[in-house]
Amino acid sequence: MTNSETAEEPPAPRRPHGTAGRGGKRERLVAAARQVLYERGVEKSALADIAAAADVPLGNVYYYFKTKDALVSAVIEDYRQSFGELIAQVSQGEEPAGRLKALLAALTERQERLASYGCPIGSLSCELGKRDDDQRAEVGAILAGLIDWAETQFRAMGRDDARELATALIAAYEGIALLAAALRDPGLISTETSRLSRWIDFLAGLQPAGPGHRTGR
Amino acid sequence: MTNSETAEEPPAPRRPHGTAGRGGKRERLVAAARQVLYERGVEKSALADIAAAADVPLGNVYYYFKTKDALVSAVIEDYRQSFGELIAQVSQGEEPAGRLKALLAALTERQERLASYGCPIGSLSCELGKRDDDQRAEVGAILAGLIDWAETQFRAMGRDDARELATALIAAYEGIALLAAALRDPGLISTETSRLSRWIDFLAGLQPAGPGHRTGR
DNA sequence: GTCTATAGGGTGATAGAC
DNA sequence: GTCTATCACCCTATAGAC
Repeated sequence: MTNSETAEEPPAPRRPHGTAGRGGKRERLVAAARQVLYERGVEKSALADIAAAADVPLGNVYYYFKTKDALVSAVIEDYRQSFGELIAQVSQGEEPAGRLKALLAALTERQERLASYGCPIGSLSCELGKRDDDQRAEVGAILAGLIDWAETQFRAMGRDDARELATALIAAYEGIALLAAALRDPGLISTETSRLSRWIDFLAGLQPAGPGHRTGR
Repeated sequence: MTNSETAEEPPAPRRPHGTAGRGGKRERLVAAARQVLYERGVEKSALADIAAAADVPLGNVYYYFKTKDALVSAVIEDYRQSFGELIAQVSQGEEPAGRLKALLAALTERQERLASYGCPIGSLSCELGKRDDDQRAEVGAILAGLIDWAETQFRAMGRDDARELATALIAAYEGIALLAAALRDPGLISTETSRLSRWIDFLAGLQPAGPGHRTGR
């Protein structure tokens, strides 16, 4: 492993270009694409922009990705992995209610970016959702995975309506991210996540207050 | 029966092309643009598509709208008006809780289209939200108007946290529309609007559900 | 494998005939 | 006012040199 993090390129990448070759051009492209697509939208982002952001010559992109769609798919896959890690992280909490609140807390940390560009998955879904192809389904699968995870937590809390609650929770998050971006108001995120946390506590039976009440414990 | 519905054009439109001239080309363009933009997205819709849908020659579009952005702005204005009418309609209810539920019911009626293309305003906001110009603000203003209206209703219900609840309600709607479109599942809409209706009833104190709640701070 | 140059297709916008 | 023809540009994708 004689690796450097920057522009080192051993002559024999040797791996099928699915994963990590040392030049790391593929990774740089995916990372750059992820950011550019997030900030500018899929349709408005040109491959030239992404290539420039990744410091890779334009024509070289096509060595790693057959089409622009293939690059977008790689970004979606990257998100899938990131969300998997996020879920794994917040799942370390012992109690289901705590896990759900940990997820909300993780999202609150990103409120500034959420209020500028919306939820990465949500906006991707919004753009690709108009189509009816594999990519839409891939993005949908990430959201479905999130709902499934939340459902498991609510189920562990003894709720029979776990699926409904899980859907409502993820919808609330996607919706507030959309509103915060539309109104350029990061404060909406923290207000709503705070309200949702109280709601979760209420559902868990830890609080004697109804949903929406501002009472402390 | 001298009139036909199709290509009739009285020779003297006479009105400044802001409103309804009989040829109605401007109106047809806005209506067609509204539909095409909704179903295909702003960036993927070509002016040629819109012109064809409106049965107007491409070059003629520029007589009515200086740029594509101007046409998009006209569509946003059209939405603003439509939402105003929707609000006026559901505001006929006598009680605030009933009005809020009437809004939810109106949205549920559209669940099929919502599950195919998302919320018209939400997806517009999502696409334009990445920019930071006037159009984003215009779309945001529509959403803000919706929140304001809902806030008024919650306030009339005696809620001190009316603003927070109103934001949560609109976020829930936008979020569930996004999820329904992402997962192509219209059923999510009715399940969630039903849950939200129960929530509104609960907040209104019409239902004995939930543990002891207080009526405000 | 890497990169340059360019082809090929499509889009927004304009000029000018009717 | 209405519409056709066309320009000028940008973007994806490829061909082929190194």
